[in-house]
Amino acid sequence: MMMGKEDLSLSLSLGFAQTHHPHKLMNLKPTSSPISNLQMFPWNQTFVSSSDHQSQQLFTKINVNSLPVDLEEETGVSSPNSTISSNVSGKRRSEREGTSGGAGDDLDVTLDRSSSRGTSEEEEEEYGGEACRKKLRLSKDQSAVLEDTFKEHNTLNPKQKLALAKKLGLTARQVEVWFQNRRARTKLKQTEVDCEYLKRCVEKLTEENRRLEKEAAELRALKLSPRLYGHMSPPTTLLMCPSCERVAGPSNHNQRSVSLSPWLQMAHGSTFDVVHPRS
DNA sequence: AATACCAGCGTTATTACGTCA
DNA sequence: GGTGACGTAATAACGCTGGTA
Repeated sequence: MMMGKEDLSLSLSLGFAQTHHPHKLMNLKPTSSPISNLQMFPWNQTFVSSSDHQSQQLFTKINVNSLPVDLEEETGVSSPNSTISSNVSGKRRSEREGTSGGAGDDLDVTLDRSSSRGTSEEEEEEYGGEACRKKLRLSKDQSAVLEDTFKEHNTLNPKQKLALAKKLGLTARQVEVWFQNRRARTKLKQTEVDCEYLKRCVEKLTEENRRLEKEAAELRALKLSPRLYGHMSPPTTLLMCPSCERVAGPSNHNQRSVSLSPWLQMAHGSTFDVVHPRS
């Protein structure tokens, strides 16, 4: 296996995810997850960055991102990191975006996008006339920089995107896609974490429910006992030790000091063993 | 109202790695 | 031990949709 799930390179600072209009809230708004309040739980911290591990692996890989970005931007060919960066299906988007005209920074991004997705004839020729999607692997350094940037801002404005792309020798579109995918992975991881927590909640509540049902049954049995019937109201669960499930007061149990009612004092006599068969 | 931009989402395709015969 | 087939996880890239300015 290449990487374990924990190696997802997700140093989840869990207040990180933005699920709605994050582009308006550039930095680190808390997640809008319905159980976002759970995110302060310590188990969230078990997800550590695996960048080191990933780095080691990526170090051994061939860096396919060798061409300078300037060359790409000037020539308008596809990403320097991939021999073919889009396929036939990608053409539709290229065409659509090719018609869109931006201004200023957006223009650069738009041009960059279309250039990184076009299906060039050269590329098709290189692959036997059949366009296919060739996927690059980002280098360790590129991944690290992207990861660091993501920790600071999980979204980028066009200027930041372009600057980062230039810095990394990638297209703005690639940076954009990387951030999209990264946000998706963060969200997925968060969902897994939330799910795990809810599972534990269910388990705990189920166990608690069992315990309370048992306690209620015991109290009912106690109440129906002929010797006790007619005395004062039975005690509530306040008199039940939550740890050992005993009615409070056995001589060897000093964890709680509960003032025993006359009813209980009697119960601790001959009837105790009946009420608590386990003792 | 029309348009452009962008994030989110679901999906596909590719890559790298582990396992096993 | 080397090798090829196969399975799987990770992830780059895509199209679509809806919200916003």
